Amino acid sequence: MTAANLPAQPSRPSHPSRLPLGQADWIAAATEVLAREGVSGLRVEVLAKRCGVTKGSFYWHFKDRQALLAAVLQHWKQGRIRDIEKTTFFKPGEELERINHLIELYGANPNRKGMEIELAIRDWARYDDKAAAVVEAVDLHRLECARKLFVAAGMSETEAKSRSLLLYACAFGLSLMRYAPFDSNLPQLKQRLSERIVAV
Amino acid sequence: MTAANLPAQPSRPSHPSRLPLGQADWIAAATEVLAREGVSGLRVEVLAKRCGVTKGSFYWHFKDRQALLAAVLQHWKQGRIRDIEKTTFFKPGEELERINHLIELYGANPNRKGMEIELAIRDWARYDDKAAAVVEAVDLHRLECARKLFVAAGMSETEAKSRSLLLYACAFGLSLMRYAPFDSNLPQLKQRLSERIVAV
DNA sequence: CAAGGGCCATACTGTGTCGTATGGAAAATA
DNA sequence: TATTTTCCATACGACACAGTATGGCCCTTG
Repeated sequence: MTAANLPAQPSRPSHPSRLPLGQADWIAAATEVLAREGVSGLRVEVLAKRCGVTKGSFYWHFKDRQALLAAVLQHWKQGRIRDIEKTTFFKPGEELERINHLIELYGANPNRKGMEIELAIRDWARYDDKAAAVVEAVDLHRLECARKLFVAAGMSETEAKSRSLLLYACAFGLSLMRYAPFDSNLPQLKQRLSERIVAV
Repeated sequence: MTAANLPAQPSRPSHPSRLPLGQADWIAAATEVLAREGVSGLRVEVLAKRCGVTKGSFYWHFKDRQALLAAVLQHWKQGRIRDIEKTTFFKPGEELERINHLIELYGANPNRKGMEIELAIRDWARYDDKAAAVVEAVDLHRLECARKLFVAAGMSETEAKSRSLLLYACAFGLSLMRYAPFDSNLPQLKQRLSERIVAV
């Protein structure tokens, strides 16, 4: 409970042989485990071993396991909101370009890591109200930002709303499926989906 | 290991006060728990208590916990395949009607239970190869059946493929999101999505 | 140099769970 | 009726994990 706040990373000392951990390190490690094993795999002792320390360290930084989970949720929420605002920022004239970039973002493999976290948290939200609330907030923010993009691109309000929802639903749904053997030309298939979302 | 096979439900005896359980009963109960708590919540002793018996019963019917999980997977797989073939069966002329019925199926609330199981198993598949294989098989079967429907409705092969994938991706994605506060007229929103999937 | 606080290790309690071993009651079979 | 089979209870050992208590090392500050 004496733990410092998040923003002020308390000035690392020089060399305790292995540099000490801050809340941020624990959250980062926890997020990785979350992505690979889900919430149920996020256990204190396992996480501690992964950080090269013991539980003693953990319970100095966090009150209990729930505190870590809450911190992970908050960190993810803020990260996603920052991210979506950066991604959907546009200057007049480049709306369609931003939309296509947004679609590519979720269809590509590079941020497979981000999607794993996303799926783990959404599954978590099925059993936990706090996680559900965070997911709802993130969804709303994303949908609103996408809606503005579509509207700026010249679509009607209702049209923009349905397209936004379709975009994200499709992104998450695809990440949940195993459709690789369904078609031998996946890039073309994805291209078709993109057109279905943005085309008139 | 002395457990009987699945098909031959071994002729229930008359009255052991509380009628004895068969593998099918365990699988059914396990599937319910799976829907509500995920694979990690599927524990032997908890399940036994839920069935009104103790572990002793469980380990008579199943070798171990893994055997139950495997049985749940197989049961789900067969049920889904049977179901999709019934749902996508069509007589000439009623193709579009079947497609719309298929869309409604996943958009409606009635089979919320089925969707919960679906999501739990898909999350399970992210950490387990056997579950992933089952999901892949089910996905392939569904996509193929839907593709045939779209083709029969007069679409090209590539068009039918992309629409099929879009349909299921959208269905699962929506079930993963919390978009209720995004629009005050949800039925209209869903209607728009449906049109985006089937409309020319 | 002494005192205090930041960061962590160790040891311990308690609980939940898997799997096994074994015994027992009721039904089926002989 | 005697015996086997079916189905389940009880008891046990072995871990894994959450959380607490306590002590110790190192760095900082007075």
